[in-house]
Amino acid sequence: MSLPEAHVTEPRRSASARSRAETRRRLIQAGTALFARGGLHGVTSTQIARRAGVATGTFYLHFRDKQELFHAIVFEALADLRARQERAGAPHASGSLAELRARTEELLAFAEDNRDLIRVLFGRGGESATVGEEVLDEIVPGIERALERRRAEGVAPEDVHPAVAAQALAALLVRVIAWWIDHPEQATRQEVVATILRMHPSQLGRTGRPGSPAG
Amino acid sequence: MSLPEAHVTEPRRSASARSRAETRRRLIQAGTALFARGGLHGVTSTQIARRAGVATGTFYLHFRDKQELFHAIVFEALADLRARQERAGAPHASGSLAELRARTEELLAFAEDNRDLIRVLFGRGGESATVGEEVLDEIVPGIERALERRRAEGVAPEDVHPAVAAQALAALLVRVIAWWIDHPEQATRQEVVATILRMHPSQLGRTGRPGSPAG
Amino acid sequence: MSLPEAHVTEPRRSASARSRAETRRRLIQAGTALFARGGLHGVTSTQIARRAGVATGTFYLHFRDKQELFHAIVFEALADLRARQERAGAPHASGSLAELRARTEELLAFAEDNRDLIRVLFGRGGESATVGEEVLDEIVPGIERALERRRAEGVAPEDVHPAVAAQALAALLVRVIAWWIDHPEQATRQEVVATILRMHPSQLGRTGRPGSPAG
Amino acid sequence: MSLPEAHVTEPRRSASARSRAETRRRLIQAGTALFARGGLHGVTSTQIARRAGVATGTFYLHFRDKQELFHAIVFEALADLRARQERAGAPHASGSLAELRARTEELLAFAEDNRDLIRVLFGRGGESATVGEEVLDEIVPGIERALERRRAEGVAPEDVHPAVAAQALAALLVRVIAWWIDHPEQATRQEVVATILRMHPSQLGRTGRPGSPAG
DNA sequence: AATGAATGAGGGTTCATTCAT
DNA sequence: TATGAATGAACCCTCATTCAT
Repeated sequence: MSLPEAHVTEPRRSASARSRAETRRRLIQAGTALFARGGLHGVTSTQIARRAGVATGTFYLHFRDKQELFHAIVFEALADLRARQERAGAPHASGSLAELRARTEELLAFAEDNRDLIRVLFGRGGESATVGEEVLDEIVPGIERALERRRAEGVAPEDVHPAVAAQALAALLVRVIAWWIDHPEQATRQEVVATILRMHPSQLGRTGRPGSPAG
Repeated sequence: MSLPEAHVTEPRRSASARSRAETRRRLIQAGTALFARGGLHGVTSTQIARRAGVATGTFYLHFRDKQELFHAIVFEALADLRARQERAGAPHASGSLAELRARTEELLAFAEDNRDLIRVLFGRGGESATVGEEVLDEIVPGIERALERRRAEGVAPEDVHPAVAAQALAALLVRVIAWWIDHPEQATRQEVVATILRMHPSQLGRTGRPGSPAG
Repeated sequence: MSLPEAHVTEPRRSASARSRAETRRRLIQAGTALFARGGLHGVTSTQIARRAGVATGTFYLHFRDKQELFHAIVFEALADLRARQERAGAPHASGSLAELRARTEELLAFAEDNRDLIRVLFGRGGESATVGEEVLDEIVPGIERALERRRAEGVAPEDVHPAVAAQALAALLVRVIAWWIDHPEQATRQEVVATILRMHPSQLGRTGRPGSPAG
Repeated sequence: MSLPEAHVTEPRRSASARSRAETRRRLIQAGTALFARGGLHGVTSTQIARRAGVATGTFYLHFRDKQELFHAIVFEALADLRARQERAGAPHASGSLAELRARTEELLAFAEDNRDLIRVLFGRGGESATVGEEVLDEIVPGIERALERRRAEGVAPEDVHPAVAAQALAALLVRVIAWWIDHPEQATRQEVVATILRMHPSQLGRTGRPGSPAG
């Protein structure tokens, strides 16, 4: 429903809105890059603003404080990650090894596309602090329910406790990815994928090599 | 340092050294408790000193700065952990499942004996920062070499990459323990142990239940 | 009675529908309401603009700065007060007790009609600052000259110093009114009027009750 | 029970306590002088610290914030004023005109001894804000009770409402004093005293000149 | 060895005011 | 005239660390 007055003011609004959104985007980008190096406490709001090309005060026009920028960085990236995971898994049968492999590979691709972000959250010297935990809290329940389903289907072993395994898997993925991003020479992408799939709780019952194309 | 004078002053030192060691112990204890709640940046040296029952200046007679206290807390605990792991594994055949189980159970026991410490390093709101990473760097190489041996022996699957799996295992252990310490009602000790053993890279080749006595 | 921070923000009309005078009026109204709560330093120009239903920049199209708005609020009200005092005293003989009573009652009525304004100038937490002083400087000389006349006429006692009494009277009126506006249950209007008349410097020579109709 | 060690540490404690008290005293003095010119909002904590000859941080070692210093200035002075009023009234019969005169003269003397303080609280450009009000709240109830007694004794007229008159008197005193401190040439001390006594609610019933020795 | 008052650089945050649209 | 995003100087306050006692 477009009101006449909305029609009149829209060009102006959308113009300033575009500018506002652009400034916000730059602050997020600057924050990601700087947090990756210095962590939440190692970076000042003034540094972030300067890198974004705006004045210090502008920072607070867009975020209540540093913590909120941190939060925004993380959860906007998480939404992106989820969308990409969804797309990656879509072509495959739900719960299949093929789907799992596709999602794992997509996860590595995402990490490569967002190195700074990964470092912010889980990397060296990073102080993911509360936010890192919030991310795990966002991720873990989904994993846990999936594992419960797999176990009910008899695919996953009975003695793998879903809640425990969910914590384990989340931490495992996060750490392996953060490590590999910084040490890509230590293992090929295939090796990383294969090892993750091997250790994946839903695959523990399998005897064959999940890494094989026929898996 | 001139040894002769050390020799002369030693009797006097041992008297005051006892008191000095006691003060240091109390600072470490106070630091552990407070860091567990507020992280490295959420606690001031004055707070630590007050909780230890000493003056602010005394803090700096024992530690160069807060970071050093943090470091001391971690590495003294780590030394203790290593000793306990050693003792736990000693009665069993090297590389055996029995040894692995004993060490895992001892790890849980250690965590229960050092809840605050676990929280400092890996828990909610903790900002393990650089030190947490140092701990992993201390732990991971040992795990990696063990996994290499196991793979060479043909026990672990070939497609499990030792370096990757070492990162995965370290993160898995740390996270599961930190989580379980704060949510003991969500899984029994047995379930935690069983799940860890199941996911343990060195056990991935096994088909049976590693939790069973015959495993 | 003015509600607390209730969002009485007036519905926004299209810019063209608002005259400049109307916008100014709304800014003064919004400023009065907000200054009454937070004082000059406790309110931002953006808050005033928002409450007036205009953009921040619009504020500065009407007032050079916050101080000027404050000034405008006060002196427009003061002009209003003067006009009302003039009207209230007109029917009575100049210098008569009847005139004084009529003016005093009108003063209370004005205060009741402009509670927020009274609070801005003289009320709790108010930081009347320079402007409050300016108001007294406006009021006091008139009082002083009137007292001089009364003393010359032999009505007021000789030992009441006009300049001192003028300061005293101005402060007395301001304070009693500001207090009564916020504590109307503590004294009736009649009691307030009677007490003011009793203490009024021009009445100090009287022996009877100035509160009596025959006074 | 005085322990030996208490004996040892006492000199040290009292030494540092003396230094601490001295610093605090200097901050209060500096704050009084600066607040008198700039009001609460016109002075920075750094300015106060500099004038007191200490570092900025030291300010916050003694006062939580500027407001607290303001509060301390006022209430320590108020305690002093009360003691002096007590002493001034003591030689005279309670409720007598002589006592009232002595107290009034002492009040002027106090104001002359504490010009800056008077300006802080009630003077030009001062933003006594909440604290000024607190002072009145401290003073007014005592005045009110005294007036009630005087009225019950038949000394004060019935139509002078105690609560109203108490507000009036407090404001009157404060304003006359603040004004006279800055304009001593406009009225002699005797004239100020005489006018205050004339307007004093407890003296309104008198017909003679309260200023005369026989009053 | 212990004390604790003092230091002061620096960070987070605010907000009066401007200006391009 | 109105808009509202942007500015950036200025301020409050913290706290790691020092040092005289």
